[in-house]
Amino acid sequence: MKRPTIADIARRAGVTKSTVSFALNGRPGVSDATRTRILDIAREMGWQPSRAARALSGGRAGVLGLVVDRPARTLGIEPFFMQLISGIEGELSSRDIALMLQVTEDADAQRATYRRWWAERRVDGVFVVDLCVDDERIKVLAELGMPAIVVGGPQGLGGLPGLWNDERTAVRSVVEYLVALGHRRIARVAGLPGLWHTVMREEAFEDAARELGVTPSGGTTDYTGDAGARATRRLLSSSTPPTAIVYDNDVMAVAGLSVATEMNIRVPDRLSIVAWDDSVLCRLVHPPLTAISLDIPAYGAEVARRLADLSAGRPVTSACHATPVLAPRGSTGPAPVL
Amino acid sequence: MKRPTIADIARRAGVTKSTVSFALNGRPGVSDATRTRILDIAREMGWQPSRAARALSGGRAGVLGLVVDRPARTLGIEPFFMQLISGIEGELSSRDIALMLQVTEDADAQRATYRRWWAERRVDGVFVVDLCVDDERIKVLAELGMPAIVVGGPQGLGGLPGLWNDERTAVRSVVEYLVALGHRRIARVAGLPGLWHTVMREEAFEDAARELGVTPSGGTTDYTGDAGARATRRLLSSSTPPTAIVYDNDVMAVAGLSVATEMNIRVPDRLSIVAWDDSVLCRLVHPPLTAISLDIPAYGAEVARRLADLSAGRPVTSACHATPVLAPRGSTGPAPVL
DNA sequence: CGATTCTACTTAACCGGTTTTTCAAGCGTG
DNA sequence: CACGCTTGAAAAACCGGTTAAGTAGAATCG
Repeated sequence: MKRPTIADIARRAGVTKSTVSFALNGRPGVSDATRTRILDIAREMGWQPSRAARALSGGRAGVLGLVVDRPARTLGIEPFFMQLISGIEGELSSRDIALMLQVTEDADAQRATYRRWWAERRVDGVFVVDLCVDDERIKVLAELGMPAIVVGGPQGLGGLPGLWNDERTAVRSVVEYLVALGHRRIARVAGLPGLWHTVMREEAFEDAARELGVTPSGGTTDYTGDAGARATRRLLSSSTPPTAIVYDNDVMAVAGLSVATEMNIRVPDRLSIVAWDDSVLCRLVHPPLTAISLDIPAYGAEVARRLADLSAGRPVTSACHATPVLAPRGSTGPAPVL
Repeated sequence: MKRPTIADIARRAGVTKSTVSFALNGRPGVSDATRTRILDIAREMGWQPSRAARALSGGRAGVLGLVVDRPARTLGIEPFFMQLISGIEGELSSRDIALMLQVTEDADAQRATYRRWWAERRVDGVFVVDLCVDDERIKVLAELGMPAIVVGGPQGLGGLPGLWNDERTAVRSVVEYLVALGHRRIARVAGLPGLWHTVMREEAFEDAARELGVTPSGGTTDYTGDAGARATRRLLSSSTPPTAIVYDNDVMAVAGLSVATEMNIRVPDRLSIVAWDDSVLCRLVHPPLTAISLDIPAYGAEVARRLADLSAGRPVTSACHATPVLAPRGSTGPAPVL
């Protein structure tokens, strides 16, 4: 009933612990006959290595960590994280690495978690999400020498390897698409202004607008549906309301759609809506939302692969993962004739 | 630069490892003077215990596990899990316990994960979610003797402690509310038929319907928006369509609302909609959905508290946590006059 | 006042692996 | 046949904690 250890195996095989260890790890110095016998006994006894013992002597925990810094209520609603985690998981479990998750209330707690995890050797590395401008975490991680990969970039990485998506191209394709439909007043309801990807999308949006002769407008939010609804109400109440709005996430886009419905502004007849971050949510509402789509689980898997490599001591470089593509649905159409 | 160990502290303090260990753990047998000195040195050197070493000698990993068995795409959309995790986290982090997360593809993989985690001593216990009728996991956990708490119940626990909510009362209050509004044909779009909570809600719904003279109808789904939409279309196309529909989760309720909009059936004038599982999603759409609301983070925190106790060897009993309450919003109204 | 109990430590073993060192036997070779 | 070389395995140290057992010296006690 008790869990077998290599000492138990050694006793049964009539050899010493070290021989068992060598045999189980496929290292030389053990005859084929002995090795086979040991492996058979280990299998028969249902032996599994103790992670704690391995971590203690080998120095590796076999765990990677993810700290998410979002308030409880808003966390749940965004499908992004769960999809990312799901993708990360798929990759890690095939490598027998576990994922440790921590939800924190603020950035300070997040940095404290990194320090604690590293000091306690609980994890071999961490995924860094929601990269901010002047992100303090970068410094902490560099100081600790902790393997880390940024889920984002290419700006603001500060020496850490990152994996990002080509959002600039995606933003451009959205603006081009809307312009082709005749829209000239396009608004963007952005997410948190401190996040790098908000900054980058904003830049790309303004560049594209300028080049294509479009009047941009917009504002930043905290990603919540409420904020999205408020921003939408403000935009639609202006004297020169936009004919198309691009939202930085799906939740705000859905909220924006509700506001339009509530204000009796038909979508897509009088207003076109585009959501960043495609998810079931976008297909759930009526009309279904045109969205910028990305295979998030695949992104998570690739990020996980890289962090696993990094924490195993293999060199990892920064890279661009993919270009999100526009998935046109019922919420976008020709601009209304003014 | 190297991480300090208790041996380092011992050397600096001029005592032995064991004295340091006793001092740091607040155990008797150390003079106050020595204890203070040791604590000061430990603080100064920035000592943190090695989890691996503790796990190895103490036998406890300081980690609790959660295995979620949902396909990647649908996982993200349901706010329930993230809220639950968030609540669990809040409680665990205050006790310095970490949470290990694994997303699996099927029930077999889930059981395999339990076995592996236990064999490797990676976790001290697990949270069991989505309890099924004849759930194989119960047997595995009992066989392993692994501390576990079921997030659900009271039926189907098979000896495991559980923490559930009084859904029977909640179901009843919903039916009473709808009957008071004049509804006599009420449908229920249920979730997965194999889950215990689906079975219990179904029973409660039929009991309440019978007692209150209501004609029930409905069907089971896989919780996805698509399935919810299909079920809604079928119900609304029947010769005697329901005047109110209760959905087993918020995603399906939103999908149902879209279907009604698409079929030009005004909500709540001609159809009332109630969602189980309140979330931002319900307030996001127009009209906002009447929902059965529960403080999920608080539920998660209580569950975490219990599992932490259980894995620490303290006895834990099964209990009912709370009764979900009805939050009336714009999607419910008086039954249409036929 | 000698025996006993406390106090404050030290010594040493242990948890379950990995890794370095040591050693004996078998082998070919000049 | 003495020598070095290789091979297969044992012995022992180590990772960083916890903990049972042992031991001085001081306090208590009949």
